[in-house]
Amino acid sequence: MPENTGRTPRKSAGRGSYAVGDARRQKILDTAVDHFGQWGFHASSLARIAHDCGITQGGLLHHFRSKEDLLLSVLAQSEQHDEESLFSVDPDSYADYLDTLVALIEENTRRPGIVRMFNVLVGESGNIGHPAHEYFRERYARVLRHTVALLEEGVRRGELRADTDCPAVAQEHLAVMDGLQIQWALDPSSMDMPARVGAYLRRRYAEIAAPQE
Amino acid sequence: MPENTGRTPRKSAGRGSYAVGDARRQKILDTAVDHFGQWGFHASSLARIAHDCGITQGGLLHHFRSKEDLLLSVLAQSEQHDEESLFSVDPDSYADYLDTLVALIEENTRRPGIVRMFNVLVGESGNIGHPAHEYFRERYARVLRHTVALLEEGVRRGELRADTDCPAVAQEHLAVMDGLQIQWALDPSSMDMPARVGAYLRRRYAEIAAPQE
DNA sequence: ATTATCTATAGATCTATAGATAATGC
DNA sequence: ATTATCTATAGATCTATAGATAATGC
Repeated sequence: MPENTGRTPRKSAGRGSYAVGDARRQKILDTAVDHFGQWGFHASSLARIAHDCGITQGGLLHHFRSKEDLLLSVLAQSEQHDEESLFSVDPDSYADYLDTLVALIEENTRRPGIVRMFNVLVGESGNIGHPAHEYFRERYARVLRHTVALLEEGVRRGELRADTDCPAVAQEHLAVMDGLQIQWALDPSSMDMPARVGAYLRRRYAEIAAPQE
Repeated sequence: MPENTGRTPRKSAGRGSYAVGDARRQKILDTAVDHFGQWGFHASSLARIAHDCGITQGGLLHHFRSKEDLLLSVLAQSEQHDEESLFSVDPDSYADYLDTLVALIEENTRRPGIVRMFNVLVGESGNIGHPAHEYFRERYARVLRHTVALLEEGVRRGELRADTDCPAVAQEHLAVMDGLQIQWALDPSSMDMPARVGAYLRRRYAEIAAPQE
């Protein structure tokens, strides 16, 4: 249920929002995910998104002041989702964290629209000047920092080898997940994605796990 | 030097093309790479591409009969390039092939435009109905088949372990390369991409190499 | 003579603004 | 009274076609 995220154009001292408006905003966000995933940001059309929500383009722009505002709102909401599933948990061991990652990939197989949107937007936003360029740069930096922190904790507690190259491992994890999601989006039948990710992570873990004494 | 690739709209019994036309076609293809990489297919504009080539949109459409034709021509040319660097070599060992892969990544760091274009288009083309959907499906399938074939050869000749899961290794290779290129495009300074890919491939090779006797 | 390029244009879009009308809920 | 939604519109695009003019090279 989306509370006011601070992005919707609302007078500072207003009454808030009506139930019907909240529902509509959520519907717009969900529809926008599909459109951004299909067309990318630039080629998505507010009029077509609005049409798929059963309102006019003018009606849509009441809830989001511009196309860029809509994009950033979509990303903020998905951010919140991942924040909860990934960052909030404080795993007892790095091995536990890997289970969280596999669970996320597992969940992603049930929402191909989100996966496609990220595949498209992360590619587009490689360009300086793209409205989500900074967002993705920061998101990737944040995810990497978090993974590195967990790895370093593992090293400190003796779970992982002292010579673990934590930044390299973190970048590789992320790369494998992104890369497999690209292949999966192109041809879902070509792979059991959670199994592949899980196998990779477990093997990689065995390599950096401190030797048993 | 692009010979007639069969895509340019030319009468069947024509004279061929003039030198100035061939040069222009190449200029258009190069410019299109940058535009598709920045805007994706749908949001790229023939008028803007033409402008960057110093001709009008009408002039561009003399060389490529439609926007989709231009996209497929760009992809066909890049295909030809990769074909030569990857598929033509018949390595003596799987280890040698890995050097070829690292060399390709190394080359890609010198052509960020191409990398961005692939990042964007492969994301977009996850959608059925995208003009390059079939192209990328087939390209990925072909690359994977080729890698699997080389792996299986390695197994047969005793270079690699008999229990190697060749399709899984191939998909993982491709995923790591795609995923790192995404991170690199977002922030080139964050990583020495060829080194990362090389380190991954060498480590992975050690895992599947047949034990020395 | 053929290829290369231009101009002009039809017909569809696109975003964002302005102002009117309808629905909601204090 | 406030929020939600609509209609109308300005001003910029977009692709592809048609037909004219200019450059190339047998």
